[in-house]
Amino acid sequence: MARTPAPRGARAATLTDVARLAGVSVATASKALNGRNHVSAATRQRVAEAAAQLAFSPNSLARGLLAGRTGTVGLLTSDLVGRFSLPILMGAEDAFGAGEMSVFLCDARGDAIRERHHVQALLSRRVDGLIVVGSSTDPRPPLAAAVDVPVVYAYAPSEDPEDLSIVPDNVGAGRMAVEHLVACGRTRIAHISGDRGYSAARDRVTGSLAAIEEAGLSLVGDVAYGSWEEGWGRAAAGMLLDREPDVDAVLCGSDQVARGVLDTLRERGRRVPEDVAVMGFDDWEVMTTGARPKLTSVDMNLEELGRSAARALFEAIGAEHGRGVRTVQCRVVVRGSTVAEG
Amino acid sequence: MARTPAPRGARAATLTDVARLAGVSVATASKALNGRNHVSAATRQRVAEAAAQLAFSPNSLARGLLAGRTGTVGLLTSDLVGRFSLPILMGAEDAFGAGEMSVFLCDARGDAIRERHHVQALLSRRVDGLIVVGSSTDPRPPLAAAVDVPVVYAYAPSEDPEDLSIVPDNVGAGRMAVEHLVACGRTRIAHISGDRGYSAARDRVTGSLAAIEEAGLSLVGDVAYGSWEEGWGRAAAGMLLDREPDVDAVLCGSDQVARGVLDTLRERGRRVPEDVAVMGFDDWEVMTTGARPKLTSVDMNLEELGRSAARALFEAIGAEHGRGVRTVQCRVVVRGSTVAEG
DNA sequence: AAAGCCTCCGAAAACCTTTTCGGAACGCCG
DNA sequence: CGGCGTTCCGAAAAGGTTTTCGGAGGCTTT
Repeated sequence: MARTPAPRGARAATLTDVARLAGVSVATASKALNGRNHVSAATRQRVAEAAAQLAFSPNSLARGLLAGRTGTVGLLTSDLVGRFSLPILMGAEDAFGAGEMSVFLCDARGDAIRERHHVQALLSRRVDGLIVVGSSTDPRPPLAAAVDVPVVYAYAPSEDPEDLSIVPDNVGAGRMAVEHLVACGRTRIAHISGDRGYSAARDRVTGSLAAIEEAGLSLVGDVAYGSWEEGWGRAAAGMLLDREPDVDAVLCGSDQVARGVLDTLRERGRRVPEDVAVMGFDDWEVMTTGARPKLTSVDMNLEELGRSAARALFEAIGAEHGRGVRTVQCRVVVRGSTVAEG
Repeated sequence: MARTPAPRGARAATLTDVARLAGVSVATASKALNGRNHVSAATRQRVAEAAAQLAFSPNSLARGLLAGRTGTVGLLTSDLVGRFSLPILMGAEDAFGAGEMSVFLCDARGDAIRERHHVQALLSRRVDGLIVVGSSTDPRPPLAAAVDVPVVYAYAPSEDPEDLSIVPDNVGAGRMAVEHLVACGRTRIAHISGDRGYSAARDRVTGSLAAIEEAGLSLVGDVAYGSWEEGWGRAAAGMLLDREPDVDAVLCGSDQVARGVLDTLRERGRRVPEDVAVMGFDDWEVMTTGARPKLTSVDMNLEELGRSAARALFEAIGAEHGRGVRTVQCRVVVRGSTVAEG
């Protein structure tokens, strides 16, 4: 029963070795270890002991070669550096890892050539499916190569509506943010957004404007587009206070922008949340908890998005492929910047 | 020459198909595609065309089964959420991806059971090697299972000195930080560190104290240990200014702590860098560039650490295994918090 | 006692590629 | 014209596992 630790360089034990040690054929050994019928309990026991003794671990390559399925998937991301791929990747890894799937990770660095190269490599390894994670929510061209396995696009949808894409609900996020501010009793809401070039920024604006209208309010000032950085938040907040001194809530395009806005409000002597409520998007922990007061933010549930993508891919493997764009709900995480901390 | 896009569900073309189309045997087709000798130019051409027409992609499983090497490695991390695994993972992915290696990503979530399970799965897939990425620089127990492939520990060294570990040079980082401050003409340097429970914090202190002594100076006040958060930086800076008002440089245990210190300095009316220089560690982009002024920090070169780990593993595959702990140099990235911006 | 059924096990094929080795065709030299 | 070297190609084995199918033996039934 003692497992002999395989010495470095020693060939790993094969099923043949196990069968020989147990005094049976490889066929019987296979059936015994896989819980198949037509094996007596005694034999099964002997085989199990032999396998344990040899620290036998079945060769997945041989198994995959035979079965036509490898139990592997490719996770193709465009920028690992980015904050958004990571939680998605975690969720996917989580959903797969719980089962019997292993994940190949590839980073294309935003380069189409490299992406094609990686896809080729993954197909050559006979992955059962692919998840393509984008770096922004803007649609991306579908994979160039002819792929004969299911593909799910996550975060960035595919430009081809026939593909299956899973994306965060930025419009809903904008809506939920405003609804929270309204629920807090705010009526003079301004919106300092992020980089207009990103659909994430525009979609959040769309949702928030709709919710403001539905609440019978109107936006204070115009939507201020800029960048995603703290510096923009600081500058935009300064201009906002100059023009609209009676603002009582600022919705910010991202947590970083919100950090900048908080800085300026503090310097101008506005109390948060008493005088002005502030909200961000993304719920980036280091931004929200480091802020004074802690920042209320809309969490895009990216990890759940990754899990959804993994589940969708799982279903598509073997069964028929889903189509179209699906969105994942987001949620408001309330902290001290909108509701005074008890 | 036109590649027929493989329809969904269609069996991928095999070498046999290519050989049949080209009118040769599989052996010849294999040799032709792999650039082996003993194939005429005309035949090679015919085979190449047949392969292109069928969009043939050799089955890596079959190849790996035969060769005994799969061209895959396992990347085992303990917490993907953490900021430190990611750049390492990127570096490794980078170094491998350039070659013919593919990377299996596994996140053990800090759970030993899950880790063992993942190691088993990876071994069953016959990876050629493993990189184990820790979540802190504190030593970690070596892999439990008997592993017959090379293993390289990255970031967190293995407790077993016989293993090969690659870690950041935190002592050197502390030293370099102080040397930079001294070079900037600072003489009254304080150190607000991070969580004392982490060897990263203690090592940085060790290095900085040594450098201060070498410069003929002495530390202003005591080393202040606390946490890694902004709030700690704010609080500690307040106490520091109360007790040591003539301090002219604050070395901080992390960029987050430094952000907090900067906030307090600003509120107390100290100018940075004119009155007080501030430095952090880790060079976390969102922390350094969002700060006012931008934060000088020591970059631990984690991506390079990942690349080193990948290279070391690559060398260990096939050749003899290295041993012991190797460190990766860090570097100071100078920004406005220590040198006034032009 | 013969026939039939059930239980268990083993031989062999299949998956796909690479490599080795033997064989065939051809040109050249004696 | 025979022998030999060169060049090219194909048959076959190997790698490890799973599945199918046939067969052997034991037990029950008539």
